[in-house]
Amino acid sequence: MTTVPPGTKAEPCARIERGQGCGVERCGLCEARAVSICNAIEEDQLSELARATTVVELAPGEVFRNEGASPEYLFNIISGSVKLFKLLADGRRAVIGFLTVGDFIGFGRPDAVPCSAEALTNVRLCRFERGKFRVLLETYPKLERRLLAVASDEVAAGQEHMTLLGRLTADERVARFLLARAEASQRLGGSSKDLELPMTRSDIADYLGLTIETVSRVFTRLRRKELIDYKTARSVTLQDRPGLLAISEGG
Amino acid sequence: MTTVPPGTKAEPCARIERGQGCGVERCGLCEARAVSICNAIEEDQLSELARATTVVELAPGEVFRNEGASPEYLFNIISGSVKLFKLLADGRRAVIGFLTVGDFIGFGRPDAVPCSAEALTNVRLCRFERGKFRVLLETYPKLERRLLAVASDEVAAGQEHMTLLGRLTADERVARFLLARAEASQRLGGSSKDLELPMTRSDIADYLGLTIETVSRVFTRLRRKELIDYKTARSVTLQDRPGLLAISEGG
DNA sequence: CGTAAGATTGACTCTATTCAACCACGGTGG
DNA sequence: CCACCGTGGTTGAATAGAGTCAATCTTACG
Repeated sequence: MTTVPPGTKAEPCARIERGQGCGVERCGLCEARAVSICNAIEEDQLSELARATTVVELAPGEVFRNEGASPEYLFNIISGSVKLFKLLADGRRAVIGFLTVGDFIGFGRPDAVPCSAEALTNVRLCRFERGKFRVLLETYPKLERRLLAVASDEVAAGQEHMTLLGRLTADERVARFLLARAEASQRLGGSSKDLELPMTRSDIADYLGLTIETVSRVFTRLRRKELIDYKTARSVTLQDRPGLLAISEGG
Repeated sequence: MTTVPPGTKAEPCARIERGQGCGVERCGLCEARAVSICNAIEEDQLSELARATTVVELAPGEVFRNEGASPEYLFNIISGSVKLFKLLADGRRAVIGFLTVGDFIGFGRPDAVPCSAEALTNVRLCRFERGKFRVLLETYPKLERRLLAVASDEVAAGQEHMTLLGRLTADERVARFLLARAEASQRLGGSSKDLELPMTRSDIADYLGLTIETVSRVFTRLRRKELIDYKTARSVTLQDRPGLLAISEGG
């Protein structure tokens, strides 16, 4: 089991910021607009949206949201990848999910952030101050509706993951993980065969409820069976999708 | 591992129904009103709410919502207990959660119900037809805001449970389960020491990602250590809360 | 009272973990 | 340029925690 020595990676946060003054066009030109909740807001009201946001840039490893803290900010990911995680008192870690372009960070109880967030790659975030975000929600019912739909989706995704953690074998978990990655990649216009994994084996292990060693062993087993292939650990090719699917379903 | 033979318990559903005609007062007198999302709707508009709902009564074991089906109805629990679960192709089961008075059933993707729902006890449900519910949401922004808060909470609770499933030992899981039950009982005005468990050991096992045998062994171990006590399997007394808490945290 | 479903307990097995060694790669600095 | 180091990844051997199989007990109920 990977354990994290207490007091690691609590880096300051928020290296570079671009002010709000970039004009009305910023949100209209946003690379993430097509896939983010912001597209619930009409073109002609984007200036108001832009005024409520700040763009933040992060380097890999930066933690920008801390479990237990008061939720001052909400975020939309403009580019890059992020992981959400929880730490136990003794250092055990659970990775809750991996997020990318268009994903929203901000659900949870109103009093405390449910899990920490860390940049896996260089990341650009669109940051909302909580109060301003609330005003936006009240002003744009469409945005609220959209957000409810996203939260509702997330509930379902969470239930799916609980099933994986509670009832699947290591092989099944890894196979599902790879297939889910492929789907996510495809959804963003990427390849559904060649995957770039922005996370380490340790992240994957903590996400799947396994150890690094087990994840590694399953990867090599899948490679030996020629279901996948890879030269570096981070870029994997899915060679036999049906085979992976079979394994993911307990074949 | 408990496995479910395919085609079990797919009982018809919805035994008794009370029509919509019970008048304006029904929602005002509802036992669950204080703790359900309906309290986002003002007193003087309850008649409209009542017109959108049907009360349904179920016996233990009845499945009233099926994973994968189209979500025709949404529910609020008026009384009784319900479990949500998912089945794998080979019969493995994951119990996603246990719900009671005031809880809302209806999150998920718009196209398919994320998990099945079964009555654990006699249950009274308040049923919303999907279309009518949507109209309600559009009519009462407060209701929508409330629902977003509930969904957001549920996301956080799900993350908590993922951590349990991914990273806790059997003892920790059971201890946490009992403490969570105690809290839930207290929240509804019940005892936080004497618990009535509406679910079987098998349900608990599928909820905690364990087997019946392991759950049973942990229960007896906790009893031998005098952290809990019980005469029947279904009614447990928490004798040493701090002790349980210590175990739940890896003590 | 007899039956069936649920719960407990024991003996054994096995999957995934732990512990440990080793390898590969990328960046740094002499 | 290359040696060095650290991080991340792989692999092997031994271990343990939970699972499986099976027998027995308990309880609820017709």
